[in-house]
Amino acid sequence: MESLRAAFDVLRREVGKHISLTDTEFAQATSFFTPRRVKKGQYLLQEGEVCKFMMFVSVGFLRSYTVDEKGDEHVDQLAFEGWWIAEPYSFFTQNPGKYFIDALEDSDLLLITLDAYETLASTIPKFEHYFRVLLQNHLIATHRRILSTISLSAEQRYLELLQSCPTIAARVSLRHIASYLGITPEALSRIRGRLSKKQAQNA
Amino acid sequence: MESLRAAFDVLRREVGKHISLTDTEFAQATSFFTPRRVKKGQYLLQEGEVCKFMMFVSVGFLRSYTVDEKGDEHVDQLAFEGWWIAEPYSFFTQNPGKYFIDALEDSDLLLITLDAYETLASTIPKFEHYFRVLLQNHLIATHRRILSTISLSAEQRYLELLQSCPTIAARVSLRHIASYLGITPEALSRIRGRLSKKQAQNA
DNA sequence: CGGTCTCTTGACGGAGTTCAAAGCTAGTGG
DNA sequence: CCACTAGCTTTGAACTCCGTCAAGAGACCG
Repeated sequence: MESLRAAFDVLRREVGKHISLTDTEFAQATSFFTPRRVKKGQYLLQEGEVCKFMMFVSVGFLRSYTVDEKGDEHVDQLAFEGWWIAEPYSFFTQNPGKYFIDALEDSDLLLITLDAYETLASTIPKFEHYFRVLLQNHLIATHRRILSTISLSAEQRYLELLQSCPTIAARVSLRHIASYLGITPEALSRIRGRLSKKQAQNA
Repeated sequence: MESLRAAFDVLRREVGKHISLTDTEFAQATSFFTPRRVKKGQYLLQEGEVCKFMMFVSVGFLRSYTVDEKGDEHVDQLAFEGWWIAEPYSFFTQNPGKYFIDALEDSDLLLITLDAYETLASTIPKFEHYFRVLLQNHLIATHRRILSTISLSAEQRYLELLQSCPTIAARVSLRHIASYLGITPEALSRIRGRLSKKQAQNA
């Protein structure tokens, strides 16, 4: 299956941005991961389950979200090709959480369990370093997002999101983007309307 | 100076919650930290500077925040006794950032530079583990906060904050709490008014 | 004591929500 | 390949919560 090899190529390119690995080291590392191909709409995690895997996205993209009493969804993360996703609380503590994770497109993933993650980190010190850098970068990103949500208007947050991740507008449905921003689909639709009117004026 | 010894005692108690250290190991670790006593209102970091230290709070508490074009402050973190604080982006990359950090009470701190942090982690593997757990827990907390800001009303967020950190109401001024929640002081004042009216009804 | 900072309270305006209806798109089965 | 349905997006109108501006009261510090 050549897609399997391709999935690991994406991982190697991504990891290679932070550490340089020999072929042997990388081959050794691959044994810690389980490839998985999922269809659009398929769940990787549901409410009440333990998040067994940290997931690397090679193709497609995933989302993590919660559902409140009213049945409304709230998107916590979106993960595209080359990104990692998991529910941090449940994964690191191995306690059941209240998040869902599902695929918004057909996706190819590489899964690693907490045990494998810990073992990989202690077996290949370069991976220990890579994982810490990953955590640090993730932390930086979440702080940026917090600042954005407490200090900007919905329109400003939307523009900032487009700037930091331009592919989002093309690939993610309006209602999921709205949910990620913490507003209703109606509100985002109106914001888009205003923005395209403004652009028309400037042209 | 017995306060210095006391500052390290707080650190040891805190670190001891996650890893167990011998006296020798802890003594070795202390050499990586610089104690610092600051007065209320004093800055530890200002806009445009590099965040040179990750800071452990032994006494008092600190806040990190940004100031926007209108001059409004936006509180990113509050750190009480036993907590760590830094500006993640600037500290980990050693690039200048746009955050401020200052003391909201007279405080005793233990500072560690990025170099010392890396060296300590590689010298005493237990600290490498401790720091990763610290990052993981911080990540869990920031995700909880993101979910809270995108899915709850200001009143619900305030109640959740009080529950997760009861000391906050007694020690932090209303306007700083409001800023942390992403609302105006006026709005929080009204929320408090409504809540105490509700409580009076229930009594 | 004054002056500054904080908190409260009021009136008004605006951004976003809620509810509802209609058009559009995409996936499904005949 | 078309028809149908279900979900997505847009638009409108009324409402709500919070922001803004302003004024006044209480607390703290020099």
